[in-house]
Amino acid sequence: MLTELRERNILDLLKQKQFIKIDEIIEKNNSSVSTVRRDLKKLESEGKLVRIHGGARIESNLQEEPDFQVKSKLNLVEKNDIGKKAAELVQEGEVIFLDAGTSTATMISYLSNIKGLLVVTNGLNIANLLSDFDVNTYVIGGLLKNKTRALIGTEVTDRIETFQFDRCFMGVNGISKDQGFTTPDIQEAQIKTLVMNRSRQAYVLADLTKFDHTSFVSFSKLEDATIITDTCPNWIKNKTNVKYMEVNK
Amino acid sequence: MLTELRERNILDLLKQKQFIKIDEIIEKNNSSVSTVRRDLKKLESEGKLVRIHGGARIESNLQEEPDFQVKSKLNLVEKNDIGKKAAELVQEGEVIFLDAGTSTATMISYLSNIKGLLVVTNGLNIANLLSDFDVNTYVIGGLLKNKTRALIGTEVTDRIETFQFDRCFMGVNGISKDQGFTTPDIQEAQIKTLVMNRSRQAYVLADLTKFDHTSFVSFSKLEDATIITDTCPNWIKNKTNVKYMEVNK
DNA sequence: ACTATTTTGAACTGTTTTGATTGATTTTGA
DNA sequence: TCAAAATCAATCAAAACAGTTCAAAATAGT
Repeated sequence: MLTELRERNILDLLKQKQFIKIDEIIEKNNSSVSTVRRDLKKLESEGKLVRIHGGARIESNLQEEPDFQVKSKLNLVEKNDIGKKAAELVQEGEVIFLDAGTSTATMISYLSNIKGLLVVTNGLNIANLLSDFDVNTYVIGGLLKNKTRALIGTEVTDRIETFQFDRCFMGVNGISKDQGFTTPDIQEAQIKTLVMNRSRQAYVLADLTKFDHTSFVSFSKLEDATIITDTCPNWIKNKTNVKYMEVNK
Repeated sequence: MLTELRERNILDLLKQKQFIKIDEIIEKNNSSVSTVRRDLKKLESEGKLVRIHGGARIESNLQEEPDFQVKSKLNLVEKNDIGKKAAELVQEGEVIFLDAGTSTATMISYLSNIKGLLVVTNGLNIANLLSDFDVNTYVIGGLLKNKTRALIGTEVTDRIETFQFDRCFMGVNGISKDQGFTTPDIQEAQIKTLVMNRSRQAYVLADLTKFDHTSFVSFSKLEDATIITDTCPNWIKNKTNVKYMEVNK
């Protein structure tokens, strides 16, 4: 087999797996141990990976600057039980919507091995992260709102009308008894409402700080989505018509 | 068998496979090793492929595409005379298109104080940078191509059909006498062509390394765009029907 | 039909790549 | 802590591959 093809295979495996064993490479490339070692040595000298006893791992991204994307990547993708729980609800072959924002970003690292998944989003940060994790992504086009990196406008809403989602996952700024789910921006609220109407199942991701708090615009009633949270206050639990999932830490 | 037919076969195989072994070519063309080697040598000298031990590889190795974040904000926005020159062409109130890619990114920092400007793009990295510099941005929605962070697909092309741009600025991988402007990806090439057809003025940003070099797909003739470059080779200058702007360093 | 030119394939030689073997080093588990 | 197991680095001969040369074959021109 060609040297460069082998190297490419190794790097491909690493992208998916982060760690890789010699035996796996041998099997994938049908080459001998010696050859694999040579390949790894070469790739290491090129800085493409780091050799460890028994295999290799990806070169940890040290060159990342604290700019928008990188910062978000580090913070957003960190282990998060709410995101994990939410991602576990997603089935193979589904079409789901991920809301622009930071909450839904915590799901992304858990989505990368779901087969046939298509994620639709209007968030530029979300789209970038999905791309980092090699998830099939459809970005809804529109005007870019600079503060939140969300795409908005009539093109976005028109386009959403043509979709039907299996599930949608929403961020939220406030959850209150009176106003339901609330968010600061009118246009983004409209989009959230629209998406929820066009989804079989709607979920709202929220940590404790969001409860008993009202933001500016209401986008949905409490009954219309399942709340996924770490610590659910009692007044929610007592409402029989509100669905919730509590992640045990 | 005819020489040109053999070369055609080799390039066809490469289109599908990215890598190719000598033996495969021998079988496909029923020619001897010597002939295959000669063919490969010729094709390599024409920049159509890269010879590697045991076979060949397509010239534009996308897989080497540095991990996207590596070419981070700092690199993209760095002072660049080509980008500055290009940005100076843009007038207030215009609607322009910026191609996905790194070349056009060098314009962005110079665009932020142009009043009433709307920038349309299908590149996620471009969109993020525009947002960083508070430029009004419209993102064309579509499927996200993970390698280049470009949005592609029929939704993109359909949407572009509804636009009319004052100017468009394109990146390029190769500029050659025969093939004109070329790029590695078919779908992105289609988008480039389409955008150029819908623009009053089209510009191609290119540094010296792009000249006398052919990538995979041709997206435009040399006459249909103004080349903005730092050092323009003589064969371009001598062609009376090709427009160019040379940035004096 | 004859010659000049180009193209082709085979033979040969030098180079690179490969996989097995060896002994050293590290990891593992009791 | 120690010994067995696994992994590693180094070496080397065999195999695969590349470059060169040259004569035969195909092609083009007169």
